[in-house]
Amino acid sequence: MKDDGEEHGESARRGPTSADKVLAVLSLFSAERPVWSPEGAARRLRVSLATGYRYFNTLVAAGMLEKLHRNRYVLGPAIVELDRKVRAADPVLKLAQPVMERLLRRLREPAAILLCRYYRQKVMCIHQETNRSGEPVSSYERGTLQPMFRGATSKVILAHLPPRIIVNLWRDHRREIAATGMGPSFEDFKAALRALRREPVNVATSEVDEGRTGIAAPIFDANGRVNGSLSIVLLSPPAGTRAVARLAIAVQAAAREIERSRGVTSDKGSKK
Amino acid sequence: MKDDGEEHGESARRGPTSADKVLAVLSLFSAERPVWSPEGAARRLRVSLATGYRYFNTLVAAGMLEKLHRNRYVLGPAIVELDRKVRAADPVLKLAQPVMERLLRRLREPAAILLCRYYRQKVMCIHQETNRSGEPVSSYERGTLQPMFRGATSKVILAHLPPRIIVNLWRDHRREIAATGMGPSFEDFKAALRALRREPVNVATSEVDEGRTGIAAPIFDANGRVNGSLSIVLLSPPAGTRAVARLAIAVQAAAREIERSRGVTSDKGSKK
DNA sequence: ACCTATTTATCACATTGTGAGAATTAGGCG
DNA sequence: CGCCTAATTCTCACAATGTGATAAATAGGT
Repeated sequence: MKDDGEEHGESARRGPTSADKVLAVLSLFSAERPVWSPEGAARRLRVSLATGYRYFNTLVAAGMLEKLHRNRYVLGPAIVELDRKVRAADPVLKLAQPVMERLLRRLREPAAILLCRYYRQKVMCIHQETNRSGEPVSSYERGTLQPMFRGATSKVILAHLPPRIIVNLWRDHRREIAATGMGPSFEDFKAALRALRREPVNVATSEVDEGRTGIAAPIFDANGRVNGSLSIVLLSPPAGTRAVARLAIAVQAAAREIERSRGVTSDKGSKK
Repeated sequence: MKDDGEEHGESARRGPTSADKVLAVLSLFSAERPVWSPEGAARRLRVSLATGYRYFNTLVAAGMLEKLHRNRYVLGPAIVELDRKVRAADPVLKLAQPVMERLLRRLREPAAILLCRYYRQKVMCIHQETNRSGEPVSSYERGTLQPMFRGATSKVILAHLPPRIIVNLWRDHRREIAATGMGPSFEDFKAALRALRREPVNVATSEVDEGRTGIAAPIFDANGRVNGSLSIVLLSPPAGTRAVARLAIAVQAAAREIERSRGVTSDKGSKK
């Protein structure tokens, strides 16, 4: 499977490589099931018990897994270390963070600012800033995924995705798309996207967290492709149309600011 | 190499496995060199160019790498997703975070609270809370490593590490230990550790960040082993001995609080 | 539409990953 | 303190697959 839902799986003459299966162990771990044993993983991956132990040992050696107890392994500290490197290397994050802080400081009401991006037919949160430390304003924190068709943050990205990906999304999520009202046919879907594209921001309520309202603007890269989105999430419904309009202008301005400062550290730089 | 500096490498009859080398690609990426090409990695890992491409492809397929451009790959979104799972699954973090927030709220001065743990002969920051959003109080953020012998946060953990690990540390870092004044001999080192252990907290200045003072207390697990440390980092030198004493009591209390609430979600729970 | 650097495919060979089972270790419980 | 069983490693033989060298194809930039 490629980075989006390409390749229906036609000419795959060779099976998954050994390293593929070792890496597949990592994706067994989830919030619901954060602890695995070599035995359980071996059964799940259809390999022998001995191989299960071998996989776990190489992952432990790499720090990607950690032995908690006898038969209990969890995701390891190497992941924490790697994520630090991801943060340090992410140019968009580096540019966006101060902008997000400034935007948040202008808001009086309880709110969160989100920076998100496309990833494998979903949208992932890259960073969240909030002005409420106690109760979380949004559950949509770094590393969390949301479906492509729910929430302002997702939809504003969806609207600007390149046609190739749109086709794949339609192919793989027809049912879900229809359920969210973007029409039963591909033409309806494209029309819905065109409509979304006409608005500079997207506003949606209770699509990610109950009672929360998201106001999202797209962020484009130097080539005019969507890079992600910037959103304001409000704890309580906004006072009125004027309040929403004010916030919509603010997110847009912030998104433009991120785009503007982009040029400096852009990837189009030195080629060799 | 095991999880600390064990195994001098004596009976390793088999070389590194394929998956080992694929995972080794990830550790090439660093803050100084966050972008790699299959060619560069292949040269570095002493494999052919074709194999370099193969490794990169399996890592991209797993989302652990992402193709930025033609010849430029960076660490990928799967790492961000995995780190989210690590955070969600970490019982210590879950217990500590509210305690850290409460502790921070009691402080008037610019400060940060750190939660750290032992990892491969170093100490890694797991979480930081700070009351200064603009300028960072401490550079020691999540995923960052510090040497075992510098900083209050590290030393308070070092003091309580099990003998086996202490021996390995001495074996692998004799030079560095001597440089930090913990004596030229192993006996001196052990004496220094005993002295550290006598104090309930450790205080150190300018050992991690210039001008910052750290005040750290150990956190023990249900079996009495060091699990990590909790630290207050002050932006400016503390007013006087009384101020330090007050803060020392506060971190200790917070550490005890984390230990107390531990019982509920401890790993000693349900066995099968 | 070119042109070159990048990336994939081909293929033959040997390395090594694999499963089954034996041997060992380690932890919990009496 | 030492058993006892589950967990983990070891051994080994075999075939699968990872590998390098080279050719073919692809994709970006000009």
